[in-house]
Amino acid sequence: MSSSSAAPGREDGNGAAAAADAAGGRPPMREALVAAAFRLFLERGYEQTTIDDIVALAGVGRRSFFRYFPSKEDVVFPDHERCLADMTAFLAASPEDADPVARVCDAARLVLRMYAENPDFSVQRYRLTKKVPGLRAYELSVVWRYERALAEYLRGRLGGRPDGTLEADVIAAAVVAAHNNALRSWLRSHGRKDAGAAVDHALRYAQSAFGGAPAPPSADEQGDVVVVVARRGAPLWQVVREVEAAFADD
Amino acid sequence: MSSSSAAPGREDGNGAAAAADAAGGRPPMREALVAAAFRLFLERGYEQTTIDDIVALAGVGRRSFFRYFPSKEDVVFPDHERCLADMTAFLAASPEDADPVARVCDAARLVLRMYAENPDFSVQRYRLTKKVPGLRAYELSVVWRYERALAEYLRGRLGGRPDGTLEADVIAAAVVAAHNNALRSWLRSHGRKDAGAAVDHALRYAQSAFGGAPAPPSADEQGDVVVVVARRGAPLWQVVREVEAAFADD
DNA sequence: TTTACGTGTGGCACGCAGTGCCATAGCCTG
DNA sequence: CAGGCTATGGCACTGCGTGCCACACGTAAA
Repeated sequence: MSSSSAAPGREDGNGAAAAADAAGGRPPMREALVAAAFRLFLERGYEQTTIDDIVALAGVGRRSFFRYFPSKEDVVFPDHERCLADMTAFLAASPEDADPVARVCDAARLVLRMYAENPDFSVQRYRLTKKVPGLRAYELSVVWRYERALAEYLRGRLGGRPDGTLEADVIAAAVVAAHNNALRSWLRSHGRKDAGAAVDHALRYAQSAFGGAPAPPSADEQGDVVVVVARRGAPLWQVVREVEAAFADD
Repeated sequence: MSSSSAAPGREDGNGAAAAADAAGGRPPMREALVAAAFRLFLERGYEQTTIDDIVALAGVGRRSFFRYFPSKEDVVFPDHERCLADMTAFLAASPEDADPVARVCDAARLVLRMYAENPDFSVQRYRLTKKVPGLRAYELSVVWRYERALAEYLRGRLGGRPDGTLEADVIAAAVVAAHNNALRSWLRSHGRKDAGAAVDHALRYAQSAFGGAPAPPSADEQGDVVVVVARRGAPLWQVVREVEAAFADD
């Protein structure tokens, strides 16, 4: 701590912090902690930085760090909690007649949007999580919560089918994997590539694998008729593939 | 973090190996530690059990625990390191003309086999990981390493395609999700259900989504015919839903 | 046998993450 | 001004994980 004298209270250079917005606005201490943490993480490494280093640089007490972040890893992902809440709300507000797979893809795009809002921050964090095994493990648990949110929504919509929960889990995993593939590609390019286009392309692939309507199917060519004939009792996946093939060959 | 247990010796995580304490098994201490840990975890909880409790029950020094397990979590998954090595070797030994998706499904079955070798131990561990968030996070990192092994293999086989890495990531995620869905279903049934059949069914579904030839489709019930008529350009998922409905109402 | 060396083990102390408890300073309401 | 509420800081404590050293045992060499 920089408190050289025994004078209680705030005597550090920045006294403007606490006075402002106790209600409504974002607490400045949280932002200060994130800024101090990332500055130290980038200049000396994550594991070489202790909580005491962070709070000393931010000019706050050690105990306050854990009031805003339950663990050291959480300071690296300061906005995922809000994003997860947004995704849950988005899925809960889905219209009943929406295509579930397309809806889940749109929900995944919310995560991309959060990353794209702060490209520099996202790229820095990507470099950190790639190097530090502990952060990679923590990121996995974060991604897992997104995936569970998608799967729970899909279970609600596909629950009636015989293998509803299986389909829900697999589709959610595929959507998350496609999203992450495009996201990591974008992060590796230092945020230069078009993230939206890459994710759209990846999600379209995942969507196409599960019989969803990938993009706007470009409603043209009406009047055409496709007839599918199948044995009753045939494996459903074969029928689905036949349908897809019939629709694809134009 | 990455448990690089250098203990050579074939052990397979069976908790019932306490008998060979004398001089038979290669590392009796490892087995003793696993047995003591699980006994305490089950009777008083994971977080309520300290390393000192475990080593006291096992009758060894505290320092020795960390010689056999890099962290407290590792003692819960004593055999995954070997299983991951088996999977990597299995994939590396794949014939060139094998169907990559089918090969990856077979690799996933290796994990099921490991779980099925010790049903009681697996069910106990499942109950632990379901309750303790820290163990769940650790399990995610373990599963992630399996998924990466599958994805790396697929990238080698599908690398020539334009979206090879995307397809590899998505297929690996789908296969893992399908496998885990069936595995958890089996674990929830206390190991009573047929694990092999459930995993075969789940993997067949995942395989069918990616154009693989799933498996012997189990020919049955020929003769019945279903006819589906749809407008070309109609949302594909609606058509799929119609097909499913037609197959369901018998 | 003695000596030297490698190996497995126990003991000890330390750093650091995370938590509980309490004191204090500010703000709002009475 | 009194009282309550909230945010913050300051400890002290538990527990995981690590580094270092000492010791006991087996084996090979002198």
